[in-house]
Amino acid sequence: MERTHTCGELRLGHVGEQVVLMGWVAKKRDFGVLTFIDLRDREGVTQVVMNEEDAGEAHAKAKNLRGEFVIAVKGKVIEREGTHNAKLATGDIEVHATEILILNDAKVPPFQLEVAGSENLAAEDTRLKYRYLDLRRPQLQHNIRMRAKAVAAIREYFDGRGFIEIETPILLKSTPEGARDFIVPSRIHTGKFFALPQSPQILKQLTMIAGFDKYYQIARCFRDEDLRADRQPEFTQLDMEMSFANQEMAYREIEGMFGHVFKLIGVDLPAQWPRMTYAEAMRRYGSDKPDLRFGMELVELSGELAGTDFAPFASVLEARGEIKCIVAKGKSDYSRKQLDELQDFVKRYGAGALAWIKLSDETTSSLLKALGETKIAELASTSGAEKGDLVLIVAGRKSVVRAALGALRVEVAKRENLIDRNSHKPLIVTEFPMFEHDEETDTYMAAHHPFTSPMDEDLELFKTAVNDPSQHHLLGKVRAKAYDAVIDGYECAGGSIRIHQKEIQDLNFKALGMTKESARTRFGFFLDALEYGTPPHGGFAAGIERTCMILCGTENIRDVMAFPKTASAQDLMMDSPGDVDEAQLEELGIEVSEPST
RNA sequence: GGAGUCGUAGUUCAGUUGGUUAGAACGCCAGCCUGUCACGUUGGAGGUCGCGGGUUCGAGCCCCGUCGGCUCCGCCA
Repeated sequence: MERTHTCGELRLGHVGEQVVLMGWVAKKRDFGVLTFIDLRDREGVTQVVMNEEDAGEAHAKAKNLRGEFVIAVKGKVIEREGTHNAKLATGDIEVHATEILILNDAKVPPFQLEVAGSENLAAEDTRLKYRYLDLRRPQLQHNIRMRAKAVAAIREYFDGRGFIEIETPILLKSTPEGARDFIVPSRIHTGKFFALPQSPQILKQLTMIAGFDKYYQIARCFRDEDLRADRQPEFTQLDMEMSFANQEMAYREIEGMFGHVFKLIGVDLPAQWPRMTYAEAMRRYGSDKPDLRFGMELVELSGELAGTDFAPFASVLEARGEIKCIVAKGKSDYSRKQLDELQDFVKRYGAGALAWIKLSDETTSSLLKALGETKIAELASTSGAEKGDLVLIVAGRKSVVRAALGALRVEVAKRENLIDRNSHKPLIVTEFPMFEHDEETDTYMAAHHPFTSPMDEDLELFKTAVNDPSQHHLLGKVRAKAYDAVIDGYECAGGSIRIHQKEIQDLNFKALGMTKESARTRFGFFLDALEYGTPPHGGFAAGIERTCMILCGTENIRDVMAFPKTASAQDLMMDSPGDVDEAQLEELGIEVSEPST
């Protein structure tokens, strides 16, 4: 028996045809002499009817069917009379079975795949243990197929523009800055290790040096860091690079690629996205990946409070911190409890407190006693708040205020449903800083990665900062030719124009505190390569999962991965990571001992 | 490394102030039912209250520890 149609295919036009469907028993409704089966495959659900009168054998077999049995059904397509089901795409018809073949039976599933009329899915650990069952859910089927379409669209886009898909090795060499590496022992070279790629960064640059001009790859990447709702230890990125490129050319490819991909969900992203410098994004939104689907921008109050004798604010301003606020429109009715919750929220980001002003019938504020009515009114006015609004204020170090208010802005928007889920707002953030300052060690680290080119305008500044030890702090002011693509508050892609001159690359390693020797040990092959005619080049990498999360309207990366890991980086289905045989370890010359904290 | 939160039947949950035999719905099993599509109906089975310890006459409930899920901070060049 061969399948003739899928379970999502049959319509009124098929009425009268003999068909064979194959799939899973989603539901059985037994009326004694009459039995209904909802037969499910990846394309949909079709109702199958077994009537004892005219199909005794099939009806008798249906008696033994249980949920998730795999069956083949042969029968005739019949129009439903007066019992059309508008909820089913195939609801105009049903198949009257004449023959049923049980292809396989199934144990009772450990959880109900989907409880109708409810969002109450089984606990996620249970579903992860039986991921192959959870994946039968239509929503996950849809997400995984959307992901396949997105990847296909990306290939279509880059193939069409003359990019060459090149695979790079998974077994690489550890380069200890950046994220922790996953390492793989070498049997042939006892005591030596490969590392899995955190990204194919250097290799794609080498494809430029090798003259391929335009490269792309759907690349699996590995980072041994803690997980988040949007982060897994292994993930996939679209990795691309092109020679003779400047930032604008890279932006065009970002816009073109995402524009092509978002057509999958019927969304037309603008041909040219808005641009915003990193500095402006941080100032206005407290984030380098602002969600532009709502306003609530940060407002500076430091000027208004200069010279205040309220000690907490005075000490912040003296330490060159800042005082900023956001305005929650129409939320002057927030309760003490709600404000306490928000205060707990900002404290996670290091904020000492959350001050507030409520502009209801009368103005109240947590700062009333400290600042007085007049000052409160002035602050409210500066913030742009109107009657009925709530002003939320954070004071502290600049980095803390931005992180806290930037996150609070998103939190309030979520709580108050200010985000239009059907709109998508892309943005290109430009002019990222070249370095990040580590306050503990007083060192500078690459903000993007150590191959990122400084901006031409900041080249002299860069040289001065590196070569003159007394001017080292100026590194914090150097801007890079680095950029991110942000959609709806997610960093969907990031990239840069790279350094193609060895002297600049040497300077950069020096800026990062690397000696010539250590730079050679790690990147010697790359430094060599730079000297053999490296074209100017640049590109970006786009997160496949994050992009798919937006396409699928989910906030969890596990919803767009077939076999994800838990927050503690385990696979509950195959129970990995696991032990290996003593013999395997011995062959590799590896002994396992307790890690020293 | 840290914080929050959750853990009770196969699943989702309820469980009062610490008090008799731990409940409901769905699912499962058996029967009845010719038009259901969240079928209906009758009956039934099903529990190490995550695990370990403590307090108590008595613990699902209180305390300590521990394990696991989720989320966040740190981390993620």
